[in-house]
Amino acid sequence: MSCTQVLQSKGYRLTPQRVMVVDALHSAKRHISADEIFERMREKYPYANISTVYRTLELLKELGLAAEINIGDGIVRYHARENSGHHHLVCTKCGKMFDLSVEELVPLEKSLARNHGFKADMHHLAIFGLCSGCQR
Amino acid sequence: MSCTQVLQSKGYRLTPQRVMVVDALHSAKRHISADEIFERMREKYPYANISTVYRTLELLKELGLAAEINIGDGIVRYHARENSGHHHLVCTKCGKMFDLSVEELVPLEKSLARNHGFKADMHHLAIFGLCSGCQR
DNA sequence: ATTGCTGCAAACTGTTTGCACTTGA
DNA sequence: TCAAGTGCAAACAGTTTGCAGCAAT
Repeated sequence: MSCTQVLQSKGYRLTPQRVMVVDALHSAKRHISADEIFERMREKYPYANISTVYRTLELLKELGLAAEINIGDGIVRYHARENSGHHHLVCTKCGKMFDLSVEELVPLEKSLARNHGFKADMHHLAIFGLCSGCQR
Repeated sequence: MSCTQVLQSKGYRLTPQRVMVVDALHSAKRHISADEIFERMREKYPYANISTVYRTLELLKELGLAAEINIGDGIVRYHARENSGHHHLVCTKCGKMFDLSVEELVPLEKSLARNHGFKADMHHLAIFGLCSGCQR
């Protein structure tokens, strides 16, 4: 079931604005900020307002359709949750982000459960460090 | 060498304000927000200003004496870096934070280096999920 | 005596909110 | 039709900045 279908099936109205936010979110290869979504939206519909973007993102988060990642640069970014089977390696020097598969975190997840009884929800993880290029 | 000694040895002035920020940072059991530091500072010195807190934290970060962690609740928290040999498990239900030792992350660190050539700097890590109490 | 640091006030950024109008179902 | 959703403007919180005066070295 697509993102927009979920909205509709739960009784939320499928407004053009919401569709545009969902589209922007999905068309973004990786993560995208509220402002970037807003920009894309305005290209199609100049009267768009950023508060609508925030309200829609809030809704999508509640429904589990979107997730946010915060790498601490003051910009919260969002991504669609279906293809959220990855995490981020953030280079503190060049700022580049790399994907990290979920599988690679399974051992850690298990050890957290075993040692702490903690059920980790690995959906927002960002690990900081130096990428191979910046290590020289 | 203590935090204040490092400041002095690098030619930075050891002002009472800076000492108070450093003290607050060290006296905090775990992580502390700029605002909390400011509050503690004002108890001793009511004329303190929060911009000084931010400027001092910025300096301490640059010198590697402090690190910030951002769990995405809109509040950036800081901690002294010497005793930063731990990470955080953040319960998304009750909000409690638990410490996680560095050792537990060594396997992951190694696999990131091996598979991605990424030199992870595990100083700011926060892992979200449900604590044992909230899993029922 | 310098010049780095502070306090103040004002600006700035990202986000949220109240309200009247609009529109999807 | 009519509640849900939008646009607008204003409020908000956390943070940053320019500048004049102060104080650590």
